[in-house]
Amino acid sequence: MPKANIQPDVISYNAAISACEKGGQWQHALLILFETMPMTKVQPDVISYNAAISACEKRRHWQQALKLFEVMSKVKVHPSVISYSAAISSCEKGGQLEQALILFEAMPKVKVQPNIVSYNAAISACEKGGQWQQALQLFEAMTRANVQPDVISYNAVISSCEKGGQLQRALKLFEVMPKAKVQPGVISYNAAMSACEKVGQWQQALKCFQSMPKAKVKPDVISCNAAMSACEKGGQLQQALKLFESMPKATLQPSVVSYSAAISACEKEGDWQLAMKLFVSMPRTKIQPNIISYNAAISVCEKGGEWKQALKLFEAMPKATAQADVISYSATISACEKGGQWRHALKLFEAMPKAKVQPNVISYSAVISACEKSGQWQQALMLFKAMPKAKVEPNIISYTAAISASEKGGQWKQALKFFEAQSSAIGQQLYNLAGNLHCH
DNA sequence: GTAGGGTTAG
Repeated sequence: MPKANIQPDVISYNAAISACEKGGQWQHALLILFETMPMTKVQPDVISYNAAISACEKRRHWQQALKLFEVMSKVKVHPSVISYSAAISSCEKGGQLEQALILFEAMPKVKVQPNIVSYNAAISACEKGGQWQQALQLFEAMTRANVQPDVISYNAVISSCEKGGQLQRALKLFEVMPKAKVQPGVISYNAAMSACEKVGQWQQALKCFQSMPKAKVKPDVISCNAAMSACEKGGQLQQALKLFESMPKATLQPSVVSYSAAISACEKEGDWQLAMKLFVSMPRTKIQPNIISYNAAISVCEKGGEWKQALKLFEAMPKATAQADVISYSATISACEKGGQWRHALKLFEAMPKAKVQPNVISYSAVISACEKSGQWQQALMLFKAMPKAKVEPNIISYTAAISASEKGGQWKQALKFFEAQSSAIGQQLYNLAGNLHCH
């Protein structure tokens, strides 16, 4: 048969749109839907629209996805449960919780029953929007609607609780999974480890990691990173390093996060040399250090008393396209402070506004201490007095430095005033802390 | 030929 006689039908066009979706060509998907198909007089059906919505969703064009959803309703191609789920998912990815819930709640009105994917997409939208109660409500509603939660539902609701600080709730959900006949996956384990760590149960986190093989769940890079982090919190530094070294044997390529975790473990152990060795070995394994790796390395230099090296690292950050943040500045200022380099410390501190980095209490305490220690008591007091204007609440370190600076300058009244202010401020801070602890 | 999740490091 001659080729020209074969006209593509709606199925071929849908396959083409789907191919665009898989290849990330969302604009081309729209072109087929709105140009090619009308030209050849082939009517797009619900699958054509769904595939196009999905193409926009994958590339995170939530407005475009919603527009498609509206268009299909207008041209009387009735949205199916898949259209709704894809649209909700687009909103979720675009951080549009309200819109996602509007779509979800509209479903029963048009007699489209939400299925497990619709529920999961809505729960994820709540998670991203920081609404853990809402997420939990949806999770409970699905059981009532006879839609049995699967591993994705559990992971999403566990994550929501975790983000909302509901750590015990998150752990309880994880523990209940086997009873609900839902096999926890690697993501469930990783999320559970994270919750354990956040409540200070690092042993529990490690136990969780060690129980993975028995549950036939293969740990991934993130599981190892989480386990390393748990070891570090528990002071099990050798164990953390052992984990790091065992990764290649498990055919897991350590990521930039693994390196940062290992560097930080070395830092806590006091092994500056090994920490720096790890840092400089990163490019060899084709891993570009990021801002967190740099900050960890600067912190190592600070602890090791290497202020010159800290400055050098700080100055190398722009070339590595790592924008210095408040932690980079504070760590470098602290390194200079320890090295008695008040001019460097002050210069760094003064460069912060230009770099659009807001100094925090750590930056202030470090620079005030640097000036005070070098006998620059007037400078130290000036900086301390600037804190309220910058809306930074002084902590005990800044107060101590300010009191010392006052004493050095013979400003006894000033010193006494600061001392009294410190007592009440720190008292208030302790009171708040106690209140927080009580809540938990 | 169409829809879904996430965890880790300073």
